[in-house]
Formats: sequence, C-alpha cells, structure tokens
Amino acid sequence: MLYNPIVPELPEVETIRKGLAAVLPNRIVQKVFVHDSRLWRRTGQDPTPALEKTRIISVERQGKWLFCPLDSPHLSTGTILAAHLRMSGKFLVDKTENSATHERHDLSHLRATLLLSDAYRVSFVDTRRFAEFLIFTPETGKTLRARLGPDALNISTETLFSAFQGRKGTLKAALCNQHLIAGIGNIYSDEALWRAKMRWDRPAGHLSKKDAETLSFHIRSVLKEAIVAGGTSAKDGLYRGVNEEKGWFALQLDVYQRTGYPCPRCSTPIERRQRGGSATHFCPTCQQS
DNA sequence: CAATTGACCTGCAGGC
DNA sequence: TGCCTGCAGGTCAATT
Repeated sequence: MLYNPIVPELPEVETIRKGLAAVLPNRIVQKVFVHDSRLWRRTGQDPTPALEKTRIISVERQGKWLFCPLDSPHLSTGTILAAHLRMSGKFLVDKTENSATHERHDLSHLRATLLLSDAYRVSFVDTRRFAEFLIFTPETGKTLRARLGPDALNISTETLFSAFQGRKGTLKAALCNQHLIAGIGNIYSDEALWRAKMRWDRPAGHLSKKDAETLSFHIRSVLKEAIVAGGTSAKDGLYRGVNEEKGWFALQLDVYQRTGYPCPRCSTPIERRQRGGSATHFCPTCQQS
C-alpha cells in the first residue's frame, strides 16, 4: 500500500479552523499540558502558565496559520495564540468524559493538551515534530504578520499580478512562497497550474494581467472546492479534521501524486519532477501556456 | 535583494 | 528478519 502523507494546506487548515471554531470561542482555558517543549521553540519560552484562565475569543486563519485572540487580565490586549501544523500537526477535540476518542486514536505523538471549560479537551498530535505554537502581542507579532502574504482563498487578479511582478523564479516557487501569497503548498500549486494549463517552470514575473486573471480564478476555485470536500486526505495519510474525519478531495485531484496516470484532459501520462525538497506533478502536453 | 540549499523530523516502502 | 536508503515537505537560516 502506498504511503501518502498529505500535508495540510489552506483547505485542510480551514477545515480544522471550522472544527475548532465550533468549540473554542468563549470557552476558558482551564489547564494546559505541554508534552514537547519544542512546540514553543521560536520564543524558547513555555508560556503555559500565562495561558491558563484565559478566554479564547475566536479562531482565525491566515494562510496555513491558525490564530486565537485571547482575553485575559494577565495578558496585554491583543495577545494571540498561534499554531502552525507544518507537516503532520493534528488537533482532536472531544470531551474528557468521553475517553473513547483517545483510546481510538494513536496518541504516541501527543504534544499538548488543553482542557477547556465545559469539559472540552483539545489534543494536539504531531508525528514529525515540525509544528509550532507561538504566543504574540500585536507588538511582538508584527514581523510574523507582516511577512505573511495575503490569504490565497480570495486572491484577486490585481493582488496576484503585483505579488508576482519582478519575480525571476518559477510560477511553482512563487505560488508556494508564503511571503507572496499565503496558504498554497505542493498539492494546490500543482492542481491550480494544471487547471490554468500553465507550465510550472514559467518565470512568475512574466505573467500578463490576463494570465493573472486565469491563474487567480483557478487558485480560488480549487481551494474552495477542496474546502467543500473537507480537504485532502490520503489512504492512511496524516491529515484529519478535529473529529478525526477524512477529507475527500483526494478523489478530485487531477495531477498531484498521479505520476504515470493519464491526464484527465488529454490522457498524456502525468510527469513528476523533483524540485528541491518537494515534487512537482504536471501534464507535459496540455500545460504549455 | 532574490534565489537556492540544507536542516529540522519521523514513519514507511522497497531493495537486498 | 532486519538493515539501509529514499521520500514526504513547510519554513527558516545560511549561502550564493
């Protein structure tokens, strides 16, 4: 059986955000257990004590980041708890009196547990230990937020066009560059380029307005369709929603991890190129613009 | 400044 | 059976 770890990108993070947003807002963090201090490596400090007795205001998302604004008399106004799932981070939400969830799930990579009011429990599992948590104030988070590009979900022609202007790297690299546009990774860059019939190795800076219109349309539509499907999970893959549910967008993928299969448009076998640490999938025949 | 490469991690498939 | 290698890839620091 093929092992296909599916890494969370915008649609997967958005699906998780919705799941968390159904429970977290207005609940109080009663207790925090951090089982792996590497989770906080960016600041090097475990802010667990400061988190307790705070109220979670909402659960928001920009790109692949989750942001939870907090309300506490002990924290300065605007303090935010942020999480990035990186490769394999997963949230599970259940109630403490319902131990079945935890018994069912493999918790050997449990990294943190948050106990909330009304007996809700949020478990954070991360096999590969790339995920990170971060607490920042508007002041300390300025750099992070400023370096993050506009969210890809509703990216406009104008925004895409100006973000790619002057770039000499490939379209693929620009699409995956979170400083330019936030939320797209390896799956959805391949899928958007296939839908737009564009070569992955075109210089990003050469896009015309018309090209930017075409590409931004396909970015928006592939991301929205994937969100409707609940994201992409693979057989035995890593991504799950907060209630352990799989997403079904894998059934709608046209090129990603479909090397050798016929292109849905022209039947040419899909090709694969290694690009740095990741692979690009494309149709050599009908992705020529 | 922009682009590229290696490090960080772990589990599994496939080869021998 | 078990060891070894390659692959999955988001982000950042270091390098070109």
